[in-house]
Amino acid sequence: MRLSKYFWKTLREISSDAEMESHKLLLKAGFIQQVTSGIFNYTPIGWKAISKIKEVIFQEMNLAGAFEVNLPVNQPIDLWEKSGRSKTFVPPLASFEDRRGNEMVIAPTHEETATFLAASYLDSYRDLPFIIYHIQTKFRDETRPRAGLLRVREFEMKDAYSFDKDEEGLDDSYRTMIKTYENIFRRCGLDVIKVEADSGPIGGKDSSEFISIASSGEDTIFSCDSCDYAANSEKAEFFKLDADKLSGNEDIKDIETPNITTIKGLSKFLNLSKDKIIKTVVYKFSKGLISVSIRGDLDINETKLRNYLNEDPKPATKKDLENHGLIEGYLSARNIKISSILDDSIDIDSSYVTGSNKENYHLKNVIPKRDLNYDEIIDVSLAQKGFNCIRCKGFLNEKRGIEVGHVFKLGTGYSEKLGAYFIDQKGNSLPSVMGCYGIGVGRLLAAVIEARHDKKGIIFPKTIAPFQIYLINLNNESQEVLDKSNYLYENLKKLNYDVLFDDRNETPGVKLNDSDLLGIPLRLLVSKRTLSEQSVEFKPRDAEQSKLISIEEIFQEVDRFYNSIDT
RNA sequence: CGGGGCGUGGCGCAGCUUGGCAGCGCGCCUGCUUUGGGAGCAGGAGGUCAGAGGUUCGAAUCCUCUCGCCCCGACCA
Repeated sequence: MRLSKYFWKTLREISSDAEMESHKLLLKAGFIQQVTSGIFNYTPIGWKAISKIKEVIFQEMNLAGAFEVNLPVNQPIDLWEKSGRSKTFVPPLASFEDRRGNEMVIAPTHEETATFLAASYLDSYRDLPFIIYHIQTKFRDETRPRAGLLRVREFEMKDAYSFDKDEEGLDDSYRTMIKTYENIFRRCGLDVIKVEADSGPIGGKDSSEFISIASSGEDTIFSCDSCDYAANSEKAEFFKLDADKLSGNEDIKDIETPNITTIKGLSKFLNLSKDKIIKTVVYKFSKGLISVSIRGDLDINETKLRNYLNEDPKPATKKDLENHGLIEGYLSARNIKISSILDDSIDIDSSYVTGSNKENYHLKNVIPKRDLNYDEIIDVSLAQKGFNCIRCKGFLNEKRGIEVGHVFKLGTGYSEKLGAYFIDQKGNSLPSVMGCYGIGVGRLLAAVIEARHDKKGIIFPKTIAPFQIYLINLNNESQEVLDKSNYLYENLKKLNYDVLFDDRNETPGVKLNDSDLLGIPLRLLVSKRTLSEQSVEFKPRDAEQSKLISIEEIFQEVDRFYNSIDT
């Protein structure tokens, strides 16, 4: 491509609205233009980068034996009513009425249509297993789009759906997709770690996220320093140390604690470490109030609580508490009429300080097993860095990252609701067992740039760079430079290299800066200076120094560069 | 949805406090010069100051409402 004829300009200045490096670089390098909040135009070069990523995804998915399909953007709401997600999907579905008066949904994801397609195909166990996938535009009306391409409302997403006859089959498909994902991300030049994750509104049991580590990322993950356990903060479990707990069987006593309503304050007032105190928080949900008690040094993980309750817990208001005779700041699970959960950090045989449900008093010598009401003991605590790994007791490190892929074991929920049944060997009709696997393509591009850039610009890996070679003719007034750079351009094209030839009538500074900004892996430069030595300057984007290669050898040298396996 | 910020030629911004000719840089057009790290000189085009209403002799500037965008939080792939 001759740059003088191409639809591409870089920007000297970008809006101060952009804060993330990937966002700034995508704008500055002329890849995207914002149309409205969370919705972007892609320029030819920006879309070309997206296409390269898609190409990697297609190759790896096909290699894994998955079949490409296309599922529609516009879908009848009926399918969503069947799956039960028409009202529960968050963010809410965007919809419109067609001219027949039917309500149509602009699809935020494609479980419903994928299952619908599978249901029409699926008759027998002989039809299983299979994986179908597509790359399609999805629309999600996020409350707060942000950070350029990282959190948007309309985006390209690769979605795959696996169908198996049983759990073991699903395990195989799930493993295959994980392997495929690892290949995709590696080929895109990203280091990702796989973490255990919460499945959120998609539903299902096992779920893993693929996280590209970046300090600017919006997800917090914990990984063990001595084994391979890793999980995001919503899901992370940890080993709860209970060293030197207080034992005893003394009677409960009131302690006067005027105006002391926080664990921190109480710990200081009594000169007692926080883990000897039980913290109680009351939440409101549809069936009523629920009290959650946890060791005072820990915090409640509301995602774990939501998964247990199957709905979003909301903190109870002061009024809710008063209606049940409870007092903010002095809550306790003793003698309460509402449901009660204990976090498993609490040792029910040990002695603790708790609230008293009376103003200005706490209780000591509280032995939960003897003195507290509780219905269930579960894990509802939030991990923190330095806590001990649930598997090996090593230490958990905290990192930030960008979620680039998410895989779920869905089970039979969708296949039951949408009728994706098959007949097994014994003649029974059974729902197929599903998994689903997503990659945000635009987000992946942003994550690659976030991970691979320097002060001057992007550093693309060879696999997904929008062009392979950035060729510059540095001195436009020299006929010899023009001739030789044209010669290189034509011959590189014949060798099937995708060359961006910067033949613009611009000054050297402009051309060099644009080539660094764009970050094509290899730059070739022809100038009066290089031609005085019958050579061409050869510079990989990530190399410190350029080198001069003679014109006879330049094609071999380029082949050598592109045949090396690294990205 | 709560808190904060912003909206002025194509892009980036100043001007607004204290009302009085619509400014700057970049880009763009023409000409000459220049050519290894975002060139120089000269000339030129381009603006309903987000929108509506109000106050005033006079509003980019003050008041009211509306719309849009960004950041933090909540929520979320």
